[in-house]
Amino acid sequence: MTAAPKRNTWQREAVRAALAEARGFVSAQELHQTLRDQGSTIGLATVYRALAGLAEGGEADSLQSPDGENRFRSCSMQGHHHHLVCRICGETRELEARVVEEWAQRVGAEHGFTEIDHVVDLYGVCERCRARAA
Amino acid sequence: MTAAPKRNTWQREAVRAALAEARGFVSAQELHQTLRDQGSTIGLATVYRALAGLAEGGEADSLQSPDGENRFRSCSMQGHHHHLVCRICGETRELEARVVEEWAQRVGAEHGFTEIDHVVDLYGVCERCRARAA
DNA sequence: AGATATGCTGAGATTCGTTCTCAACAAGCG
DNA sequence: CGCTTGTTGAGAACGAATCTCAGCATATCT
Repeated sequence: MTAAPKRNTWQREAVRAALAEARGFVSAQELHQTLRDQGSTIGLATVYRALAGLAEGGEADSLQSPDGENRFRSCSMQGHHHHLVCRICGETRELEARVVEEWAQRVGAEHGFTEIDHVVDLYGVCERCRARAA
Repeated sequence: MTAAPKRNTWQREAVRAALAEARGFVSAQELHQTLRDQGSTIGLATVYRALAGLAEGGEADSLQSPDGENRFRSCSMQGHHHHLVCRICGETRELEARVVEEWAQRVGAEHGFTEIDHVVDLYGVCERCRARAA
């Protein structure tokens, strides 16, 4: 078997834990800073590696913030899904979107495109933040 | 009115023209290189500024490539729309997506979110590239 | 438990895209 | 034509992400 030989290190666990605690999406740098603030001596490179690994393994979702940062979120829902993110507090909901999947496939096919992939994310202001800002 | 006093410079026009000629999405750097190759002495910073201006004015659409680059495209369709991009050659189609708009609003509302904005982009392989790669 | 091989770690350097600085310049206006 | 002021462009500065590589820790073997 070509099973990738992965080791369990406390660093990886720390990243996983910190990610799980975060409410919404966090950047690698924020996560690194958080961990350092908690007294960890973890390195930035390691946080990047751990996040990349988690993302690849489906344990985390990644998306890019408008200013070019990669942001990550601990991701419970299995398989393909989308997000609804509060642009103020970062609160995140995971969404299923059958309608959108179908639409993507159909529109792609109509234009002769294959291997359709898609990026679908919603941004808004959650109830709590709206109340607070009002 | 607080109309921003904008001037018309040949540089801005050059960027607009180069952008219009490009088939799909191009990065600021690519555009800058293209212009330099054509003999222009335009500066990189100016290309960035011009693109930001065009994007803000709705004359260009911007999106981020997976590797963190901002890419731009001359945008003819007025108002809100989405894109179907060939991930090989960059060919781009502009899309309307009433279904998706409605879905976004509905789902957002269901979760108590307001001021829903959304990012929806499709990536695939266009007919030509599929033929070439086959 | 102890020895060992190899994947993992982390500080810092590096790469690369983007933005900033600032002096020189030119568009638009009277 | 001359002035005012936004614009330009070269290079510096910045920031995110990746790479390097020697030291270390984990899983495994004995």
